[in-house]
Amino acid sequence: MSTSQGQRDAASASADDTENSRTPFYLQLRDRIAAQIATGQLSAHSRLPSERTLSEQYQTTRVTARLALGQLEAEGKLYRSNRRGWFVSPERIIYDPSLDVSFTDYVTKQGGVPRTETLQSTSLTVPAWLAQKSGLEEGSEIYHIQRRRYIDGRAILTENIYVNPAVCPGLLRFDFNQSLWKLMRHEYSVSLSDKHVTMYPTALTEPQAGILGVTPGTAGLYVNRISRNSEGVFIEFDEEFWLHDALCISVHAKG
Amino acid sequence: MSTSQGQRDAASASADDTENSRTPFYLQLRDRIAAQIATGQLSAHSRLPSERTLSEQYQTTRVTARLALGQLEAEGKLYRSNRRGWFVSPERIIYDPSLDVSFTDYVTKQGGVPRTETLQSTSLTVPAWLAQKSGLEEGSEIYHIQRRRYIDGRAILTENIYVNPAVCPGLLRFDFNQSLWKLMRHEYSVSLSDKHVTMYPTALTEPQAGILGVTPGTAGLYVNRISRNSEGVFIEFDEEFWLHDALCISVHAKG
DNA sequence: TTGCGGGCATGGTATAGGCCAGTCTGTGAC
DNA sequence: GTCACAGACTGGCCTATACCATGCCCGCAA
Repeated sequence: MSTSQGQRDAASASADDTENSRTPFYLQLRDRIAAQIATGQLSAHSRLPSERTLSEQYQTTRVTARLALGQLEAEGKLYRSNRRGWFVSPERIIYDPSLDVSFTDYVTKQGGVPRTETLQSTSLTVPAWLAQKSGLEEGSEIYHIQRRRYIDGRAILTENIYVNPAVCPGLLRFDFNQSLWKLMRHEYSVSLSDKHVTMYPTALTEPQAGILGVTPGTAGLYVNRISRNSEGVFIEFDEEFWLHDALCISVHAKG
Repeated sequence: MSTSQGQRDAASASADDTENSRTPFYLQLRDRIAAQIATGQLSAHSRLPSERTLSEQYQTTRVTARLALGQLEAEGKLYRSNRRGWFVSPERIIYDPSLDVSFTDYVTKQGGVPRTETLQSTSLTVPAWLAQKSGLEEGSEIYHIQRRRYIDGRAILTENIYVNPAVCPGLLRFDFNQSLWKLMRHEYSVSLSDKHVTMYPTALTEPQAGILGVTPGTAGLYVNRISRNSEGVFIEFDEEFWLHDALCISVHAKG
């Protein structure tokens, strides 16, 4: 490993940056891998060579190779599966939180294969933080549903849903591996008329990182939604943890 | 550096995780620093000890210390300023893209000090990608404004704005270090009635990373907005690159 | 055919250094 | 007083290496 930085720059001079040839090697490496993705040499969900192989191939160390891979992960071009390897991210799912279209419909229409898994569905008592958000009385009953959702076999989102039992009595008897909104509409004639959506980018930590099978610190998007009916009655609080590379939010506002 | 992993776990046993005491040290370190932020020992915009100091203080190496700092950065709790150090992130600015409230008003109302800097304001010809998005003819004239915006002296966003000169002739004569919407409303009586907002989390790369003075790969949020008037005439295309820890999007949808 | 077990490859975590480039501060010349 | 410069200090980038935990596959046994 006596190769100098200068030689490396020279070696990749063809596809170099416009000015300032003093680009760090890990960014050069990032660009080379990115090019392979862009040209389709590496297609969605295909696996990259191992970190050890890459670092040997590009004459560098694993640490530096991981830096480059980490960049591409941050850009949403690669993802990793715990101790299995690095993979090419598929296209982001375009998602409009203002519409009442189900996850399943979104994904299917955009060419993906969706799957939903119910991790928990229990009845519990309203904790303080939820009482504050919902207006329900602390200690009263609430339904809690925890789900995990997949696209093309990759877990990309986990959510906690808290439903007011007053508007959906006996809800827990149903199967939640489908659209909850459709269920609520058809079985309970519930219509959401007032939705407050809040979201921000952050890292996924435990327990969500574990649920999605990613390392803690993986970039994510936190989304929550408080829904009420036209009389202002609290219906549900939904809290979603997305992998950051999985979605693209698109909102059309007329007015 | 002969301290074993086990001793470290023991040392931090008081504030340890509930089960599974085999928490990696960089996560333990993350939690200790996070605790100092939560308790207010470290307040917004205050600087942390240097990486070398931290690694010595916690008996570890710079690499591991940087891992912990990187986690907190990903969570939006810390930010760094190029070669100056690590700082505590302030509260996120709550931002509703569906409202016509100016950046300045948002920030001020939430207790921050906003500042806007115009980097460029030129007239150029419509490139192909913009022609497609806007419906304007490729090669026709378009105004381009590039700005950088600060909160409390920290650059947190850079944007490219492309304005249709047909609806705002002579726009470039104005000062853009203020609200562009107010300008358009007051000087040109332009009203935006149709906005299409798209956003997704991604890493900031060059040139945006350079403009904001962060290292490439820093987590960001990409937002763009296409605005038209009530007749469907293209008014502006706005493209924003935010630091990911700077904002929290909040949308209220009634209907 | 099915189930289990062991070994190998993988990423995950960590050490111990090194050089470089930008930031800031203090000092001295003017 | 102010300006320029030197040097200390900071994070940015990189090498080289090690051990660990887990996923996976393959072979063997039931």
